[in-house]
Amino acid sequence: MTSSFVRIEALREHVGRAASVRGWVTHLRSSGKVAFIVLRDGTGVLQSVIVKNNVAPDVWERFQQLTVETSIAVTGEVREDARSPGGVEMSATALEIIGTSPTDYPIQPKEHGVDFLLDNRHLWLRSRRQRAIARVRNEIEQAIHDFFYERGFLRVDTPILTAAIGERSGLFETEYFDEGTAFLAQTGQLYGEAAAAAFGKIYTFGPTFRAEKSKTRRHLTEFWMIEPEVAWNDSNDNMRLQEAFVSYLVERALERCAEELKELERDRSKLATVVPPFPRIAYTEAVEILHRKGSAITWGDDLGAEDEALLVEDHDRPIFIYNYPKEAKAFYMKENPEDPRTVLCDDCLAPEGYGEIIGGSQREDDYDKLVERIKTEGLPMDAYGWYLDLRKYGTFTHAGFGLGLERTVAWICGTPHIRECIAFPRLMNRLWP
RNA sequence: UCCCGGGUAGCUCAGCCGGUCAGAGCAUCUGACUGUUAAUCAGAGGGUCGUGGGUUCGAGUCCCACCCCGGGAGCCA
Repeated sequence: MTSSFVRIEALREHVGRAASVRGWVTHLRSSGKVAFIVLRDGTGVLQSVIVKNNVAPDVWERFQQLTVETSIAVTGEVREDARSPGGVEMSATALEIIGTSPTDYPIQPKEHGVDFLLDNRHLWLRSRRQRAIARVRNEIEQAIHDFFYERGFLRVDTPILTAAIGERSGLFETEYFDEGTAFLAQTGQLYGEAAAAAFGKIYTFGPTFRAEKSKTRRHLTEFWMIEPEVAWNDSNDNMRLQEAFVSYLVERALERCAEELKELERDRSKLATVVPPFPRIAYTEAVEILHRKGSAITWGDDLGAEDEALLVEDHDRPIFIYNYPKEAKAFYMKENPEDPRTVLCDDCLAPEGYGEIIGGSQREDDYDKLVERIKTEGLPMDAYGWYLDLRKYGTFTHAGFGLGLERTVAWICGTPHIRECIAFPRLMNRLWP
């Protein structure tokens, strides 16, 4: 390993001089006596040119042996050249083959089926499009940490192995020594609430697991979630934090991932309108709107996917639907004092059909009401002893939310399916690679 | 779990009312080409038509069962 190799992203600094680059061959073109190698190194793409009469015979000989995805090192003079993808080109004088690649490399620069691509996910990641998505995801993750750090939040890492606690839908189980069954966490929220009482403003960021048998473009069995929890925030504060947060992420992507979004052919004008405030529609009002639009929903039903689409279609930015009926929502949400049929919660729905990216609520801080909810939901009271302690020892108004990372990345990137937005997606019927 | 759609070459697909229907493009291989951009041009190889039954003189094609994949519903982020 020497330091004399240059990353493709830094090649512009070497124009007019010789440089060496290592990477993988993505395209080969040859015109008899002039040959082109397009090389990828993860930081960029470089075209290097080999002119038969200008190089030693062994260099030309080695070019003949190249196949797509061969790993190579090339050396030559770096020139600016508008004809080259990336604007910089190399006139190769030396070529070294590091690792050969058989001719059956499965990914081609053409359309492939989803099943095939996912079977080859470990290779699919090498494509330009997947790199662009991965870089947007990376930028959004960084922006998440910056947003909360700038605002004085403490990051708390919550357990992945848990006893039965949390949401209602499918749980993954595993044996846990003599303690019986452990469950993979579906949320860090309850731990986040404990941390909020200790540290004030906190957030968690980690993988969560749902054994839901969902086969849609919006679901993964393993996905990453950001869950802030803020002491003394009420539901309105909560929504203000959400719109500030979502806008921050979108702005950051527009600012720092222009090239990636271009590669993804994302219509950036549809992201530029994502600024606070986001429209807020109370559940009860939403039902009225839906009736006008011809929906058959009755008050008390949870909103279906079609209903959500009808509500989102009139807006150019995410919207909040807030204060749902109690029966449709989780036990920990605070009863609405102005309408006890409902709870103080909100869903944030992304535009363009990307659906729910956030679920949030003010938490029930009344000990007796929380006990009552646990009973009526038929949940095991003993499992919630420590959670009830948070109301027993100095209860406090608090609120938080969970933002699904992959759904957010999918929306910002404009990808048709969430599965492209995580390096190795876990789906109901897919554990490999 | 339910409702749709699909499974034909390595990949993406076409294949009409059952009868030259084993096809195309890409990829691969061979050859040509001194500026290509998913290069182009010429040629070649490549198939148990998801599996198992059935109908028929004859089945990628019609029927039944099963398997697998995709999308959606429900549930959720």
